[in-house]
Amino acid sequence: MNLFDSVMLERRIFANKDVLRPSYIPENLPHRKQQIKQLAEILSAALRGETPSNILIYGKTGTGKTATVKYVAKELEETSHRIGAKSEIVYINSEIFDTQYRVFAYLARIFNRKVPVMGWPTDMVYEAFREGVDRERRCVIVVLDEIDRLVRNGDEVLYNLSRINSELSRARVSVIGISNDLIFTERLDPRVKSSLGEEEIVFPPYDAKQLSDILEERAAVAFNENVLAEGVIPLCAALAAQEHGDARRALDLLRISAEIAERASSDVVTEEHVRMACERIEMNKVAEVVRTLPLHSKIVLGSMLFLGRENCRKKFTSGEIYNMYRKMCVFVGIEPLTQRRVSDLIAELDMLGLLNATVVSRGRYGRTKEISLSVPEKNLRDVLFDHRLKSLESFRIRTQMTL
DNA sequence: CTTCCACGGGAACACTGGGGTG
DNA sequence: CACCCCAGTGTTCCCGTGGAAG
Repeated sequence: MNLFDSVMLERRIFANKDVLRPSYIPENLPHRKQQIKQLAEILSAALRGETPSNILIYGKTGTGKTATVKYVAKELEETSHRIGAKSEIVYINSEIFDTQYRVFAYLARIFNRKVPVMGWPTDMVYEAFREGVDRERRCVIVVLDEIDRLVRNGDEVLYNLSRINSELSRARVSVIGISNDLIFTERLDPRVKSSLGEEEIVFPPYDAKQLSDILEERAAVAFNENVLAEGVIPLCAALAAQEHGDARRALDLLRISAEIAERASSDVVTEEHVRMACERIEMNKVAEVVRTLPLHSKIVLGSMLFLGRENCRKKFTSGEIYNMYRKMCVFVGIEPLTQRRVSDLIAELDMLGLLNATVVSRGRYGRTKEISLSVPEKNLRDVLFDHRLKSLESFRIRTQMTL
């Protein structure tokens, strides 16, 4: 077969793969009419020269929050450009700009102020931004995506942002916060909370039927005709609906199923391919998370593996894990962390869904955490022992010899 | 009622990479 | 140039606390 024959084969299934990617923002957002309308109504104030209310948007991952906001933002900017109103939308992903300093530095840079990546006191950065926006009469809408990330180390950013209007003479700033955590406002100062949540919009999870609609729409563009077997879309929708109605998940499933079919040189995507895709996504997710784990977290996970191997048990107490962790650290010549710190690492691993930890009180024998692995062992092994931990693979034999 | 172990909040500290000032 | 200031991150230290077995 010619080198390019295999490439040409791809065309048999995909017509345009990009529309299945998470970054793609469709022109039409099924089942989000109401949210779009609500958002547009609030923001339309900007076109009338008023300051739109601050908005909080809630919804789980893959419920279309970001897509909706970006879509409405685009429309708004176009309209305001057409009628000569000055409104700008700044989109900030708080996962990347996750501190007060970084948010204001980014904002200041948008408004043509030079601010170093670090080094300045924050009030100077804030001042640079304030001065930058206030240069001209305009309405600036700051979108803070994943806003809950910002609140983890204090709510000062939000406080400063919400009171900035009182220090502006020409410009006006309003904030749209996007959160997938429904209760994150509880950590906020009441004043910030009420100012930020003047309007609230909720994005409910999609059900299987709605996910099907979304998939159908994209599939019509993404695939050539008749490449999807009958039950493929309903199955992707159903699987994703089980996971809190995550549309991104559904689209990933569909795309990867098709990629698998393609690689198997199949002309059609079948339900079997979807099942394989489902498994692969799960494995990749775990592998990716584990690979990027900090060194000590890896050792903690590793200690679970070794404990499990030596004891034929699933659950271990934090004490057992810490002891094993220490031994392993000594073995590879790394200074062990304190128990307190390791307990935080365990909590993080729990959050990531790699471990399952529950606090139990064992009466006379004190309080502890019972911890078990919550992913298959085989998904961990290959990826856990990176170059620094290679030597640990012979760890088990040594311990048995010393016992 | 005591006793025990580790949980987990909070303060303090060390360190990094960058500022501005004299 | 030396020196101190600043935000941010990761860590240690200290300690009050929960709650069932004994």
